[in-house]
Amino acid sequence: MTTEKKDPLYVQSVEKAFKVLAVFNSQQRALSLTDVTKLTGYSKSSAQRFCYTLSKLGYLRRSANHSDFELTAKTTEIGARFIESNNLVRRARPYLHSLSSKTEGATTLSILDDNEVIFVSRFLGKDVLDTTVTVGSRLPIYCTASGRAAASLLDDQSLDQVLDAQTWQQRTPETQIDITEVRQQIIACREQGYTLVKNQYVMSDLSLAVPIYDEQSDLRGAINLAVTTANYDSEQLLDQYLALLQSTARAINS
Amino acid sequence: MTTEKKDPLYVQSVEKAFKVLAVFNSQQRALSLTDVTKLTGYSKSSAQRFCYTLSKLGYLRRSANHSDFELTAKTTEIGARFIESNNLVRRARPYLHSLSSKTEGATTLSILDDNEVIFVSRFLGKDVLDTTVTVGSRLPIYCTASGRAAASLLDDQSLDQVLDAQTWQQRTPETQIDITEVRQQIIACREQGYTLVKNQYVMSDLSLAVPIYDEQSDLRGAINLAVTTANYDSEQLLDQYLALLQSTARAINS
DNA sequence: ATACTTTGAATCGCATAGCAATACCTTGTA
DNA sequence: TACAAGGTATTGCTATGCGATTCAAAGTAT
Repeated sequence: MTTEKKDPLYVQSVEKAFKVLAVFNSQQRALSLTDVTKLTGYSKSSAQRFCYTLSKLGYLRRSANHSDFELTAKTTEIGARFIESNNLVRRARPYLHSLSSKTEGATTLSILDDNEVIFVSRFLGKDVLDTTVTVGSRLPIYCTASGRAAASLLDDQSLDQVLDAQTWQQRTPETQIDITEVRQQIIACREQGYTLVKNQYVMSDLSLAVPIYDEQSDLRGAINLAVTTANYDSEQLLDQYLALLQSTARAINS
Repeated sequence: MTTEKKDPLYVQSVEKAFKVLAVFNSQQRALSLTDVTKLTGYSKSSAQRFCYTLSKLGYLRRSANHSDFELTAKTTEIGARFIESNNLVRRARPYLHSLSSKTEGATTLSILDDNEVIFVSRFLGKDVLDTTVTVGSRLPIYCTASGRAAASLLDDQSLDQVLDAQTWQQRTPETQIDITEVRQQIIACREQGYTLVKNQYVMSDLSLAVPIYDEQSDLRGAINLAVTTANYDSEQLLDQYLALLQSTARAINS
C-alpha cells in the first residue's frame, strides 16, 4: 500500500519507529499499545515491538499508571544538537535576544521545512502571548508572518506547490483562507522585503517578519517580531521596528 | 559483540538509526559517509543505508557542497511535541518566564534523565550569559545547580550510581571534581531545599536551584535561576530570590 | 462469583528485509 | 593518464523482523 516502490537501501524499521513517535502529541499525550496500533495502522505485534524498542532506547516510557506510553525528555536531545550546531541559529540568537528585550515582544527565527516553517530560535518578551509554541514547533505558511516571509524566498513554482499543500483552516475569524489572496501577500513580501500579519494564527497577535536566506547553508527562513494588538497597532509596529528588524536580518546574514 | 543478549522484541535498526543521528553535534556538524562509518563503528553499507533512510525521512540532508550529511531542522520536531505535551513543562513555563523578567537572569526547568539533566524550558533574561545551551541540552549533574538539585531527590543508592557515572572534568578552575565533596553538596540540598553553585560549569555563572518532584508524572527535576557574578554575589542572590524561587517551585507543583 | 471482553506479553515458524562484501562509478591528485 | 579515495549501486545469504497465535491479566457485565 504505502510502500512506494522497493528501494533496497531504505530501512523501513526506521520509518516505523519515527511514525510511532509521531503519533504522540499534546492532544495525545499518553497512548496505550492499542492506541498506537490504531493510529499508526501497524499490527499489534509491530506496535508492541517498536514501543518496546523505543522504550529501551529511552525515547518512550510507561506513564505513571503503567498502562500507557508517553514521550520522554530525551526526545529533545537530537533537536538540541541541531540547534547547537546550526550556524544560522547561532548567529541569529544574540540579535533576536536583544531585539526581544528592546521591544518586549517575542522574536523567532524559523526555517522552511517542507510546507511549513519550524521555529528554531525563540525569545519571549514581557508581553507574554505564549500559545505554547516553542523551539521545534511546526507552523503553517499561509497564516503566519514567518511562514509567508520564508515562502517569499521561493520561486513561483515551489511557492504554488507549497500553497497547494497547505491545510487551509479558519483559525480565527480573520484568517485569510483564500489562496490567491495569500499568494498576493507573499508576492508583496517578496517585493517590499517584509510582511505584516494580524490575527491570522491566533487573535491579538500582530507579527512583522522579514525573510532570511542563508547562502552558506542554503536555508530559507524568516525572523519575526510578534507583539499584542493591545500594545501596538500596525503602523506603530512598522514605524518603530521595521528598520530595526531589517538591519537585524542583514546583520545575521553577514 | 555489542549486542547484549538476543531479545526478540528489540529492533536493532532503530537503535542504529538513532546512533547515526547521535554522532552529529556542534563539534561534528557535517559528516561524510566515511566519518559516520568511523564514528558509529558500522560497516560502510550500514552507514550508507541509514544515512540514506534518514535523509529520505528528512532528519538528515546533504550539506551545501553535497559531500557531507548534516542534521535538519526537522530533528527538533519530536522533542517539541514532548515539550508541548508535558504537563510539568506547561505548568512551569509562565512562572519561569515571569521569574526571568523579574530578575533579569536566566531561568530553566530541567528533568533528570539517566545520569544527566535535560533542559526542558528556558528563559533568558537581559543578562545574556548564553553559552549556547538551549531547550534539549544535556548537562552533567556534578557541576550544575540544576543537576545537583535534581539529584537531591534520589535515594542514596541511586545517587551514588549517578555520581559514579559522571565524567568528572575540570571545566573551570573552580569546578569541584571530588565525588565526596559534591555528594555532600547534594545531601545539603536535600536538607535545606536549595543549592547554590558558582563558577562550576562556566566562569561567572552563579546559579540557584530548587528541586522539583512531579508526583503525577513521577519526574524529578529542578528549577534554576542563573545570574552573572558581575551583577550578584551569593548572598544577594539568596537574600533576594531564594524565597521567590521556592514559592515558584511550590506553585508549579500544585 | 463466573463467564465474557479487552488489552498487553510472550512464543514461533516463515519470508523478507537488512546484512556485508564487492564491484562499479566519480572526483580530485600526482 | 594512472592512481587513490570516497561515494554509489548490486547481489546473494541469512538473521531479523514479521504477523499470527497463544497465553496471561485486568476489567465488565450477567
